[in-house]
Amino acid sequence: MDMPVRTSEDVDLDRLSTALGFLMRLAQLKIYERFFEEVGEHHLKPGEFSVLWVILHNPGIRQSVLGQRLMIKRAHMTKLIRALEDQGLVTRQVPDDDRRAVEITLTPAAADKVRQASHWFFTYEDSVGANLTRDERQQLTGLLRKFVGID
Amino acid sequence: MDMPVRTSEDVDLDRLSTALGFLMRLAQLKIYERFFEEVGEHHLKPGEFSVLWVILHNPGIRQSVLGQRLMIKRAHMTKLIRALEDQGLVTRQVPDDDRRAVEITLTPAAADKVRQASHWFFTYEDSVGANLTRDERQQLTGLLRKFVGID
DNA sequence: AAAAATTTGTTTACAAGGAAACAATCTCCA
DNA sequence: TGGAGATTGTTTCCTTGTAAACAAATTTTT
Repeated sequence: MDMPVRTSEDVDLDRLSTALGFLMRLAQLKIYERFFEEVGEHHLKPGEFSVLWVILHNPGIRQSVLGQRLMIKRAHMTKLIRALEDQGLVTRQVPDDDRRAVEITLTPAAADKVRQASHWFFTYEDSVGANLTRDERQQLTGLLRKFVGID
Repeated sequence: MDMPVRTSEDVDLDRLSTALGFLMRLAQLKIYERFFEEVGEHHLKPGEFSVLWVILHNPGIRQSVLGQRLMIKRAHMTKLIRALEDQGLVTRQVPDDDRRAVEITLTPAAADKVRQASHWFFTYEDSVGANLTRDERQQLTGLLRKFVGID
């Protein structure tokens, strides 16, 4: 990896230590870092997985809708989908009722792959926040769901 | 901006909708998006600001320590510090007791600038999570602090 | 004290992601 | 009906951040 070992904890963050945006960024970085440590490169990356997972559960979803829900910009989505297409994981289809749009579907091979990947993906997700109590983890999940406006 | 307007909420996320890592990523993206909408480009970016803020409160802090606390990798820190140096905002000094290290200090001009910037920065930070109740926001902050291991 | 291993910062090459401009299509309304 | 304006996806260029290899300095081992 990269980070050194000698940890000096005596850094004064002042007001930053209670700033919600700052804490969220740190939390996210921590989650990603541990993800790559534990799950490694052998599998799908988190971004790729979430895209494929959502396509699996919403066959024929349009790029724009996918991007809105996962907060992926259109320019970036184009690249992601092309990469997945090049790997033979998704199929693009222009619908008749709106020939600007593109509908995405998983190939059968990809569906299998995603279901397999979901095993270790959600195993990891379940391990996130293990330094919190069961109740705290539950609370945090609920608060984040409200924060981002899911349900 | 970029995101389209027509929002289709009927996307099935299945288990993803309770996955902590996924929710955290979404939350972070939402915060960043709103940051750039509201605060705009006229001021410091959040990453730059946090670096300068921490240097202000820890004069002579070493790059490595700064990086550990803000979870910025060394390769990236080098670039950030050089950019700040080029803007005349920080000073680099190699200490006698360890000539590999670099100690960073703000220039007087930068100290002023950071104190000014802190006004709108923390105003924004205070507005994060406005769709939560006061108690929920408090809870979320506390849980995130425990999650990332601050205090 | 000398060799081996570690730490720190840097460089280089690359991946992830965003902004702006664009073409094609669709919608709305005068 | 026929523009005017909006939406969708794409392309190009740019910013942010990472990985790997490296040099210099320090620490550890023997």
